[in-house]
Amino acid sequence: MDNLLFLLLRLGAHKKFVQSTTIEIGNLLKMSQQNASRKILLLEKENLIERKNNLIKITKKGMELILQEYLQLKQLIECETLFFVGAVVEGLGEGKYYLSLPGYKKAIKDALGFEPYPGTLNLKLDEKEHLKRAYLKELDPILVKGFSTKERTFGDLFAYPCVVDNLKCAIIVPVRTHHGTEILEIIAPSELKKKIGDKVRVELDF
Amino acid sequence: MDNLLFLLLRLGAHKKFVQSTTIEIGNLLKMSQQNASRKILLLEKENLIERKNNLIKITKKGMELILQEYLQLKQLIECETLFFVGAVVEGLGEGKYYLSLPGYKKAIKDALGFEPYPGTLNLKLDEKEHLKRAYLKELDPILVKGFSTKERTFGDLFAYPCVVDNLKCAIIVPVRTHHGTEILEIIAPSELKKKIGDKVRVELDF
DNA sequence: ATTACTATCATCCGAGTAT
DNA sequence: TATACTCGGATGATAGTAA
Repeated sequence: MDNLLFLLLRLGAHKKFVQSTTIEIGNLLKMSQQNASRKILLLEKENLIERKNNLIKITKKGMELILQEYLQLKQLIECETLFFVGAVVEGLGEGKYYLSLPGYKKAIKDALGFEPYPGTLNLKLDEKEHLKRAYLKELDPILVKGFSTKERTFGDLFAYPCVVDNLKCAIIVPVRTHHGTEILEIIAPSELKKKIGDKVRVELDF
Repeated sequence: MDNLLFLLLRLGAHKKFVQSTTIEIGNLLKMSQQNASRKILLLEKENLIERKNNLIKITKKGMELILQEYLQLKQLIECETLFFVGAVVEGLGEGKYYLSLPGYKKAIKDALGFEPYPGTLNLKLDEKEHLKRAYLKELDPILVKGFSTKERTFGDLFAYPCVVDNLKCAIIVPVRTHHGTEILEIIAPSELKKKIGDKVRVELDF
């Protein structure tokens, strides 16, 4: 938004005519008196402010402009953080196996900054949450590099940082996954299962 | 606010890297491709946005800038007082030590009008509140003068008056602090910990 | 295709000053 | 005192074009 209009708002010029000299305004906006004067004239010409013996007030049109920007910001910023709610389910121990491999351990540490507890939390999403899962694709994943041994190749993983029980964790999805499952796999810096109930809320962290 | 930064916000660049060419951005902002390119470079140089193979994302610093403006607007337009929500955490007893020193006791009494209870309330901000913290910098702090003993020097403090549990308290930040922590230290005229739960709402008072 | 450099033109800003 | 004019220099935007 225009700096001067914003300043006038802070001076309360949306509620009443305020008194301020062009020198003061110039100082507040770090510009010369002359330029402040010029900018005031410009806003006045656009009917965004009105003046009455050197008192200034923001007009209805000016407030509409401000409100318009404010409401856009509000929508963009206050939108609820994305979260999933689901129930803890028993996995097949696969997660435990993968996370015990030094290759993944190191790759996760490098990518996410924490050493994963050897065991994933498997979360079965509530019915209502299924559609939300698609939203993961909209986010930027962090790439956890895979690795190879003589026997086989372990593929790359996508990691989506999230918060569970106030712990910074991550949702893990193999890059080469074919079916969007309703089960989310979560890795954490420490054991989660014992500390939380069987209904878990996962806040996405971006 | 800067038009380009606002546009990027609308494109969702606060959540993820977004793809947009300089021609598109130029069209949206009604300026030439060349100028759009130039403005992007400027924002990048200020660390307000980051780029990765022509994808653009708003940085933490950029979001703080946006939040700062948004919170000011919110407060002015909705007349809502600014507040932080967080959880009480145990400190290291440092606060207790400092507040037991007659030098700080007197300086706080002089600056804020109350004798502090010897012990700070340490508040860990909720995840969603982290960015809000930047807003403290926008407020006018009250200066609590430091002092010296033979052994060492105790530095100045910034105090931000606030209200917790209907008590006039203050958020304390050492002037020479290097890292914006997500923990707020609060001093109060009387013991707070026992009276409140572990979720606390701190209303800024200005 | 894209980004971004250079040169030129336009707009903005500050100093001096009239009112 | 105050606001706001003119004018020269600084900053910003566009067109052409290289990479």
